[in-house]
Amino acid sequence: MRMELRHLRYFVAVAEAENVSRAALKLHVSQPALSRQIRDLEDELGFLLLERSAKSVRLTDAGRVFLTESCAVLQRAEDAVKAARAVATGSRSELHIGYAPTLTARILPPALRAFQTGMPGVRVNLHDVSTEEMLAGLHEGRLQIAFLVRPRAAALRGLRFEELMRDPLRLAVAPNHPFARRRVVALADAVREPFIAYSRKDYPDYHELLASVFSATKGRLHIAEEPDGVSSLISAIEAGNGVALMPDSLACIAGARLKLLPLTPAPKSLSIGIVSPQTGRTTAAESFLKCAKEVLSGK
Amino acid sequence: MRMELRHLRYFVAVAEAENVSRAALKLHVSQPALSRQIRDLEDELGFLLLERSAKSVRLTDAGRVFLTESCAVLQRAEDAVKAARAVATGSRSELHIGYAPTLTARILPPALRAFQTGMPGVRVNLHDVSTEEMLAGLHEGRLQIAFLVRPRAAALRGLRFEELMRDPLRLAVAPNHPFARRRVVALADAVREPFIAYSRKDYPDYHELLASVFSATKGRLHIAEEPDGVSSLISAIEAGNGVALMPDSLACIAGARLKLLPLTPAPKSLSIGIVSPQTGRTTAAESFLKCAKEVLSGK
DNA sequence: GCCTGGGAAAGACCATGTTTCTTGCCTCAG
DNA sequence: CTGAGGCAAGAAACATGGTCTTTCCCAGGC
Repeated sequence: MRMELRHLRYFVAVAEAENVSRAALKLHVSQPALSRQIRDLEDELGFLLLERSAKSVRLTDAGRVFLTESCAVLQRAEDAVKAARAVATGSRSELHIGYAPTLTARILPPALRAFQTGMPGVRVNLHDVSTEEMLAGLHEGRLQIAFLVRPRAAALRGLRFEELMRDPLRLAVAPNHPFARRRVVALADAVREPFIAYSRKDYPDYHELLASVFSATKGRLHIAEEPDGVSSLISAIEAGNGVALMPDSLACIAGARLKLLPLTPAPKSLSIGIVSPQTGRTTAAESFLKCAKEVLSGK
Repeated sequence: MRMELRHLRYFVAVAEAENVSRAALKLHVSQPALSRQIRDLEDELGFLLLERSAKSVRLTDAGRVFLTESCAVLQRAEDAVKAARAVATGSRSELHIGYAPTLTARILPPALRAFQTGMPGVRVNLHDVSTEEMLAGLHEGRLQIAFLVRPRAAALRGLRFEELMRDPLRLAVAPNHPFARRRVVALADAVREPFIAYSRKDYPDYHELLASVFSATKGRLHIAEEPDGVSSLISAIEAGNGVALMPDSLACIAGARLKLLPLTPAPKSLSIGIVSPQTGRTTAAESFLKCAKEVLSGK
C-alpha cells in the first residue's frame, strides 16, 4: 500500500467535516470504507492524523499540518492537469528554438516580433547552445527549430536545412592595425598574424573552418588567445592582441571597434539557415519559419 | 478511475527512460501493466502524453509539460509527509496561544523568551482574538493555552484556570482632567463623566463589568465613544473626550499620557490567568505554563 | 527480400486492494 | 435505562492492478 491522491482527498474531506460519516456521504462512499482508508493512510505514514471520540474526530498536531500540506498537493495536482491540457488543446503552446546569438543578431529579434504578433499564445523558449547540442536537441524532439551554420550532410539526416543567407568570411583587425589601411588582405599575409579564436573544445566546427581556409597557405596558423565570448573576442582584437576570421554579420556588433576586411583568394561564404525536423512540425514551428523568411526577404 | 500518485510515479519513470520496458524493470512491474497504467492515465486526462514508435516512446508537448508538473507534485507530496512526520515525532511541534495584548503586555514577552530558550524546536503561534474565540478555540483543540480574564464558571467546563495575577481596576483620565489632582475618585463622581469603552458587540464581558461596578451608583453610565483599539482608547482619553475603566496593568502602556486613579469604594480586582484544557496537554504546553509562572514569581 | 531482435499493445486470467453491508462497541442526552 | 449517533471490525462482493502469452511493428543485418 502506498499513499495515493485518493487518500489525501479522503483525509481532507474528513478533516474538514470533522466527522467520518458526513464526509462519506459527501464523497459518495460508505463510512467503513472511508474509515479504513484513513486508517490505512495512518498505518502507512506511521503516525495518527486523527483522534477519535464518540461523536466526532479531531485532528492531531501532525494531522493539522498534514491537512494544510494535503490541500497544497491536491491543488498542485489539479494545476498540473490544467497546464498540460492547455498545451494539448493548443490554447497554450511552446516553441523551443536553438540559436547562436552572434549569427542571428540581425534576424532573430524581428522574426520573434513578427511571430508573436501573429501567435501571442505561444511561449517561445530560446536555447543558447552549441551546434552539436542543437542538432541533438532536434533529433530528440527537445527543439523544434535551430538557427545555425549549415552542418555536414550526415548530421542533417531526418532534418531539413533552409538557407536564409550567405555570410562572407572577413578578417577582423583593430582600426590601427597595419592591415586596416588595405582594401583587401591576402591569405598568405594574414596567416602570419597571431590569431584569436574560441576554444577548440567548445567550437570544433570553427577550428575546422580555420584549418580549411588556410589549408593552402605556407606557414602554420598560430592561436594566441582563446576568449570565451564575442565581447572579449572583440576586445582582444581591438587591443591589438591579434586578428580573427569572422562572418560579415558580426560587423554590426563590432561597430567602429573593428575593421572587417575581405580576404583574397576569397574563402567560401558561410551558409546560415534554419534547421527543423522533416516531419512532425507543429503549426507554431511552421509559422515561425515563415516569419523568419519574411523578415529576410523584406531587407 | 481517477488520477493517483501511482500514475504520476509511473509516467515520470517512463518519460525519463523514454522506454516502457526499461522503466518497468526499474519499477519492478511488468511491461504490459505499466503500458496499461499510462494508457489509463491518458484516457483519464483526455490527451496523449506519449507518442509511440517501434523502438521507444517520446513525449508530446503536453507530455513534456506534464512531466515537469508531475515531478513537482510528487516532490510536494513527499514534503507533506516529511512535515507532518516532523510534528508527530516531536522534532518539530507547534503551540497555539490565545492572548489579549493589553492584559499580557508585561508577561507574554518574557514568558516566550524563557520558553523558547528551553524548547527552541517548538513553533509558537500567537492568536490575538476575543475571549469568546479563545474559549471556543480551547474547547475545539485549536488553542492549547489562552491568557484571559477569569471567565464565568460555565465557560470553564473541561478547562483549567490558573490565576497568574490580580489586576486592580482604575479610572483612567487625562493628565489635565479635574480628577487628576485627586488621590482617589468616588464611583458616584466618576459615573457622571462621559465614558469611553470598546464596543458592546465585540467586548460584552467588559460592558458587563462596567455595569457591575456602577450598579449601585445613582445615575446612568453614558458611553460617549467606542474606539477600536487600545491606542485610540488612550488618545480619546488624553484628548479629554471622556474617562475609562481599565486595569492597572495598562499604566505601563499609557505612560505619562494618562493618569490612573484608584476608585472608592474599590471594585473587585480582575483575576487574570492562564486557561488550558484539563486533559491532553502537550509537553510544550506544560513547559510554557511553567515558564509563565516563573516569570511572574520572579518579579 | 528474409530473418532476427527489441519494444509496445491486446487479451485472458489471477491477485490484490477497495468498497459495501452488517454488526458491535462506545458515548451522550433525555 | 433507552435510543441515537458515530467509529471500527469482519465477511463478502466488486473493481482495478498486475502477470503471462501472443501479436504487431519497425529497424538492422545478412
